[in-house]
Amino acid sequence: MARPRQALLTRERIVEAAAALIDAEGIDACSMRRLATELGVQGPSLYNHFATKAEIVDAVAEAVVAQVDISVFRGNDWREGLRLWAKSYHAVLAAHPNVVPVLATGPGRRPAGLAMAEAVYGALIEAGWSRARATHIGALMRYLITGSALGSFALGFEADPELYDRFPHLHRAHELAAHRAAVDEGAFELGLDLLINSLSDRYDQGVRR
Amino acid sequence: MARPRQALLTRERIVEAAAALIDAEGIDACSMRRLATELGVQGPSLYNHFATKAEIVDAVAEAVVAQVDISVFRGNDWREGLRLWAKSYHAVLAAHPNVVPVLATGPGRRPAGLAMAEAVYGALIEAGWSRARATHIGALMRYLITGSALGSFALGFEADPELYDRFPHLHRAHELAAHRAAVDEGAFELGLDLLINSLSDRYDQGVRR
DNA sequence: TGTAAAAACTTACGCCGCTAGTTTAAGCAC
DNA sequence: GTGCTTAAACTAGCGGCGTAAGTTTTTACA
Repeated sequence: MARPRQALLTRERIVEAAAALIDAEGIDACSMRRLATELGVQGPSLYNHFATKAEIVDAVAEAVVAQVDISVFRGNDWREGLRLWAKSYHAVLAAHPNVVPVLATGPGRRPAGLAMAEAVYGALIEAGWSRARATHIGALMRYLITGSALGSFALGFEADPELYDRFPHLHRAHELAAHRAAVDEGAFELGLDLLINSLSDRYDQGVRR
Repeated sequence: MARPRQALLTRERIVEAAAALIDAEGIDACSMRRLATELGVQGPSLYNHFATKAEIVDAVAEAVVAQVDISVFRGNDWREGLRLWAKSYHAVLAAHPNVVPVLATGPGRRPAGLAMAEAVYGALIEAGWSRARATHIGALMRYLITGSALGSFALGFEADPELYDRFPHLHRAHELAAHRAAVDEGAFELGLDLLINSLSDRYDQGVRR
């Protein structure tokens, strides 16, 4: 086939298909040839629209980050803004777990990532936190959010009970896998509460750097 | 070459070389053929000692985790134990950043990972925390430690200042890259302080579940 | 001493990301 | 309308990947 009368591909269609494929089968399944097949096209045709595979994956990550609600910083106290943003971010990552490893390696230099950093950092600065502390708090929230989304803590324990003979406290660890979501959710909520409450205490005591 | 009089490879030598290669050039550089070359051997020979590449990488991860000091839970208050363990874990990951993505996806079902889980969970249980809370606290610490080791928050911002025109609060963000280590360290320390102090407060108030 | 296992080898399969060059259609200048 | 440039698909192929299969030689043990 030569150039078709109507273009078969667009950047949007490619990113959509890539996102769907990654969500459904993970990042390893998203090869150029496979993705192209999914789009009814031959592999190298994708290079007419993206220079590298990394660019496609980046665009998928960008689309995910763009779903996070950063409007919550407007009209809310910094505490409430931070809490609502973190919950939104957490929910978005929970909905796209296979994309998390991509996001975890950097805030991204694309618009949505920068807009998010601006919103978080700006809210903290305007609340009166020092620049250094605002940076730390932003980084810290990211650790909690991506950390909890990345490796399900519970899932690491296999269902083989005899494995835990040498570890008396872990003798019921294999049951964790069944409650995976609840455990991860509980740990995230606990972390969010602890961090925001103790930051709030410091703030109220006037310690803002 | 057929079977040599003296075996060229051992599992230890392979894991050592793999760890060195991953530390030096990252996980992508550690292909079977490249690793074999590094050991003066042909690629498939490695399969006489490990069934898959994943097993080799797992063994490297195991060796890294084994460096974490879990003896600190003995003879220390749970708070101090948690703090010292977290610092040791953090230091080990900081020394092997290229291994972190492997660790981040699960606590590992290998002995060192299990022993670590046992030590952390056991210390919390023996201090009187409920099973559910002990699990949450352990997961939470993991989020902080691996999260801070994974993506340097600071490094994500590129050195191109004009990129930040639209984001007034980020106009100095590109300077972060230079202080990367300090920023990540500061955020980690802040998180550790906040989490342990507020857990300690709850504990002292009798809230242990 | 004969045999089985171990540990290296070579060859090869089917993937991968990506490059190069080809073909045809679309869009625009004259 | 004709002709040129660009766009968007194609096919062919490169070097690298993880790994399977089968070969050769050495070692260890019955």
